[in-house]
Amino acid sequence: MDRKKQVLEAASRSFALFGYKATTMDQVAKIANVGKGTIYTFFDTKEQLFDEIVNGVISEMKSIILREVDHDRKFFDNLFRVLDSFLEFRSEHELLIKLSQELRDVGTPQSQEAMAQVENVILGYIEKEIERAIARGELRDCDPKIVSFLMVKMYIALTSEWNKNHEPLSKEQIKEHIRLFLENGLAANA
Amino acid sequence: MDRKKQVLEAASRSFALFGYKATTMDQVAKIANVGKGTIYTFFDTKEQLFDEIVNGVISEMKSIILREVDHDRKFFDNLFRVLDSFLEFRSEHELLIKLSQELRDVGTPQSQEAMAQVENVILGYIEKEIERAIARGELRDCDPKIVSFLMVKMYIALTSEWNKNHEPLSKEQIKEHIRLFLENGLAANA
DNA sequence: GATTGACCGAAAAACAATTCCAGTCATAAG
DNA sequence: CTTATGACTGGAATTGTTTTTCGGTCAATC
Repeated sequence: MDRKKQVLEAASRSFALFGYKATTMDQVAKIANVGKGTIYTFFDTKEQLFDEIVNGVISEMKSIILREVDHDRKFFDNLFRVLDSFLEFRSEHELLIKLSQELRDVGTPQSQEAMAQVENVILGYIEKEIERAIARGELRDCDPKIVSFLMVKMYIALTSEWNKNHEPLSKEQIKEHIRLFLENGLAANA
Repeated sequence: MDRKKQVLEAASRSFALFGYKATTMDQVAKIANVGKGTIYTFFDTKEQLFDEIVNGVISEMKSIILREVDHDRKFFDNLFRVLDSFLEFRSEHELLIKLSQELRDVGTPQSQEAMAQVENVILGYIEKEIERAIARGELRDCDPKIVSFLMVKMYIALTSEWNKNHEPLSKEQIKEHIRLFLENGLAANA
């Protein structure tokens, strides 16, 4: 039985369920059915264990992007395909949702760090794709840094900030509004 | 000498400079050159005094909107005209900037309340204007609630969130990007 | 050699002592 | 008599102290 895997599994669940601060190493050991010392044969510190898990999530996201993005297709085609996959896979977002909540409520530095890392990875990908799309004449000439920043902010606004005062939006509504702002623009006409 | 005006003036400056929590009534009294008791002849509580000032700011904003919006003009015309005035008048935003900072750092409920009030007023105006513009066929058919929400989020993202990790954007950059997302859309073409 | 859980110390939570400040009111000034 | 004042009060916030919690170690066990 792969003990390391057991530990990772247990820690993953615990972090996603209780956040960084509220997960104790004793708890992880118990869930994983291992002595606490065993954890420390695989991971030097709680923080390293956490990083490993966060990196796992980031890798999953990267692989989604890699899988869905095809440079022979249109920029918006790729964008909405990735968006779809992200909106679909709540499971791996579970951790991120908990962390952003923890960040709001307690301001745990580790959760802040983790969120920033994830955001930067996504931001980097979008930026590159925007550059490529501009070069290919698919997008207007614009500042990729600012535009990718705005795209991520829009995504966050629609998927989580909106929910603070309203009923959550459906995946279709989210996609439609991103399309409205990014692709078409608000102005009527053609 | 109008004592009430003196108090409002002093409190205004103090709230804008130190935030809600860090202004004391003794301080306000001192700045206003009044005894502390005098303040309580005009205002029942510190919170009421604060509300009065916040309402003043909201009124100023409303009057800017009233002054700049002309329903004979195009929606975007009016939008950018108001935007211009808002970006220009940092002074009255001073208080709001301080309050959002206080909200971030300490989470003072009064500053949260104030920010929410301001946001709702703006949101309401934009929503109405969007409805009108849709009815006139100037804008695509869309959900005014969601779209006004996104517009405000975009404004906040560009004017304050961006500054956390980057050099502040110029007024022109901010307007250009709002135009890019709202009016034109990102897609190249014509 | 691998695994464990009792153990350690540092860091956080809980609690107590102290300071601070919104709001009052007896007194003073006009 | 009316209006203004600032010393005073009590409860809330802050600071200082004790207790508990938990990340990490390591001698004992398998």
